[in-house]
Amino acid sequence: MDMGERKKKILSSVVTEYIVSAEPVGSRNIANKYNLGLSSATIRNEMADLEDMGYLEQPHTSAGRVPSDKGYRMYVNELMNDYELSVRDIKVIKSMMELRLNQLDKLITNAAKVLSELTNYTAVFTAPEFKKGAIKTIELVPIDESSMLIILVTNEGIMKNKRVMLPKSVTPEFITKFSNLLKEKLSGLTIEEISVGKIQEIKQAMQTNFEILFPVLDFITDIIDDVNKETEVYLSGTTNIFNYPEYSDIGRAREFLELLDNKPVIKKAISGNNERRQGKKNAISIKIGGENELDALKNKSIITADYYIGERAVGKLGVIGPTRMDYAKAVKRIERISAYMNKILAELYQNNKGD
Amino acid sequence: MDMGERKKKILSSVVTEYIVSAEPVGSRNIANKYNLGLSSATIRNEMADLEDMGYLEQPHTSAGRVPSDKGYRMYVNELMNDYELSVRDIKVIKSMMELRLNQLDKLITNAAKVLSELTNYTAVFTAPEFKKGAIKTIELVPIDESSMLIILVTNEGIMKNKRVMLPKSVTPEFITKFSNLLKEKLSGLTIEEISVGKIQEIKQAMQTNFEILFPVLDFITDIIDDVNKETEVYLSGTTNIFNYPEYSDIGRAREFLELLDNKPVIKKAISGNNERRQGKKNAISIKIGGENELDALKNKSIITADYYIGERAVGKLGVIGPTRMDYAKAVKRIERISAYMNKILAELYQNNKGD
DNA sequence: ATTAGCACTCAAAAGAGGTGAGTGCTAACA
DNA sequence: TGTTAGCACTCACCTCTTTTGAGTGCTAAT
Repeated sequence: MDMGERKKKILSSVVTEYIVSAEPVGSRNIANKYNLGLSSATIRNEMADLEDMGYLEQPHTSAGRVPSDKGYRMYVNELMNDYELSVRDIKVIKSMMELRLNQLDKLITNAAKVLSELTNYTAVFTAPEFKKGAIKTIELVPIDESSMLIILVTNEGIMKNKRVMLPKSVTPEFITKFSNLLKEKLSGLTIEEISVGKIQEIKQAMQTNFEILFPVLDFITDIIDDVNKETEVYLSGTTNIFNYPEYSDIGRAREFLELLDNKPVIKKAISGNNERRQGKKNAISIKIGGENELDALKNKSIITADYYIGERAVGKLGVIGPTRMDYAKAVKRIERISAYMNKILAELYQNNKGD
Repeated sequence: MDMGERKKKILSSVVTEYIVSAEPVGSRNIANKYNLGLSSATIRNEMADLEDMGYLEQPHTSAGRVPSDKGYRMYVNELMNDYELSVRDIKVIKSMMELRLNQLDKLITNAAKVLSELTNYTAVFTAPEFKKGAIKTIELVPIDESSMLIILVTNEGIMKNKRVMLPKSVTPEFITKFSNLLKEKLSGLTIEEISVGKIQEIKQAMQTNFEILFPVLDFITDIIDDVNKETEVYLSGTTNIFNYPEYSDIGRAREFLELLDNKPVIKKAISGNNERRQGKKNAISIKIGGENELDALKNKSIITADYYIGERAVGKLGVIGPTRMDYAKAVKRIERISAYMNKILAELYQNNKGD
């Protein structure tokens, strides 16, 4: 059995209807609301075919039909219409741009808030992946007798810093000297590229106070392990799920919220790719229900996009919601917000590029 | 009618029973489980008295009784026994100490996690209130052509930093000069004490490039407004509420989780005091149901303690949960964890004290 | 003053129709 | 041959009723 134009139209109607109603869709309903020029009986027959083909499912015999993951996939790939952003959407996203937040975490927090408010789903953002950026500057600043601040800046202009305790008391002069040594030895490398050999080399070059290397190494390890760092994942609108009937069951709501609490898992869940325009810039990845690896996500969909600093995709943003998601709207909003993110980040950091 | 020993025993039994069962407590139940040497009929009479006096409430005529806020208050003030921390409690808390986290946010995140896991309630921590600490050092470090890092350290050793964009390009030498000027003018003041006059004074002392003052002022404003900063409140165990039958209703669960999402409100909610040992160090504050100002908290209880750096109470930690809370256990665990926090913070920062 | 006993209350669980949206199938029709 | 009207059938869900049982208040006896 093949998928004629008519079946496509009916499938599209069922998905569209189900996305707004959240109720199994019946043939009569489609016949009345969508002017397909067909009687309910014909639609009934076609829907039976669509069920056989795996695009629709029936919760029980006397209920209407619900799209399957395969049905949503077909809808997303071939059937859905482009959504035109509303004036309000455009305005809200634009005003986010105008806040001119020049702190990365604030920028992300704010963008996530905007995305979750516009879509009514849970927005997920990852912070720029720091470890793949080449080191431009490394700076050590004494804070007090027992601690100093390590500051790292990449070529892309992203900065990270951490206060570390000094293993023993050293003079500010020594710290400056050490700082210069690090800068000389590590500039141009990415964090990931720093090898044991490199560390040995630095150690050789130092005459004394090797201990001061340990907190620096700790910091580097910290950055490499950032998958496990809670601060690397930003969520907004976690309670939005309560707006959807699929989560009116307390068990499901709990499951979802506990999932969201587990940042490393979330990070993993959104880092895979499933792109329509594979590899291209501004590609959107959509994972529907069972297409997700994780069991807890088998009944959820995730839409993500990359955001860029220069040519490098440094982080992800997107939404998590029920498979019954308004894919068309969500995609457009994510596209627009990621475009703005790129623009803002370019303005903030681009001037550092390539030097 | 006054509150005899017998009434107290019965009230205590009802509260104890209700804390574990979450079901309205009947007279027969008490007569059987608690060896008070009284028949259910007698207990029934006493419970009727306790209801008249406002310590107990009846959901409906044919149900058992439930403690009122006043009942819990009496229990907390006079009736409850000291809970002895279990070996596991002590071990878990101790192992938290042994992690030697020397980054404040990590320390707090971890302590919150421990508290929420031990109590099974939602743990709330506030970051140390920075604006009341006297400035010890202020440092400006150039990051790249268009930005610099402002680093502030208080007498207590707490540090904050922020990357700010330079309004116009300035030389590193100028930044150093400006840095020294700020240090000279602002040392010893608390953030709150920095006045417009002071700013004018700094401006007078500068010959050029006044614009560089603006990002510094932004930073200071940021710190003063920290009530509104999401990062200043740490939560852990937000999904713990799903363990309690009072939140098996989706509406209530939602209400609670939306409340927790609103950090400024949470901060306000825990910052009031209601202490048993007013003003004394290590005092525990307990707010039961209606004793809370906020409507959303009228059916919840909050237990908090202060934590200290030196002599100053810099932040709060505690739990939020249903009024049917195991007060005795929660109090002990909070006490122990705050004691550890104090110890760790003393070791980390105390050496800065007073210089 | 305490308690056994009993009538009474009422939420919650269990059962019993009834309703209606929706289906699949058949036979008639264009 | 594809489409549709018609009809019997299914089944979740709603409502109404009944049953159950934990718990109470009151009274009379100890």
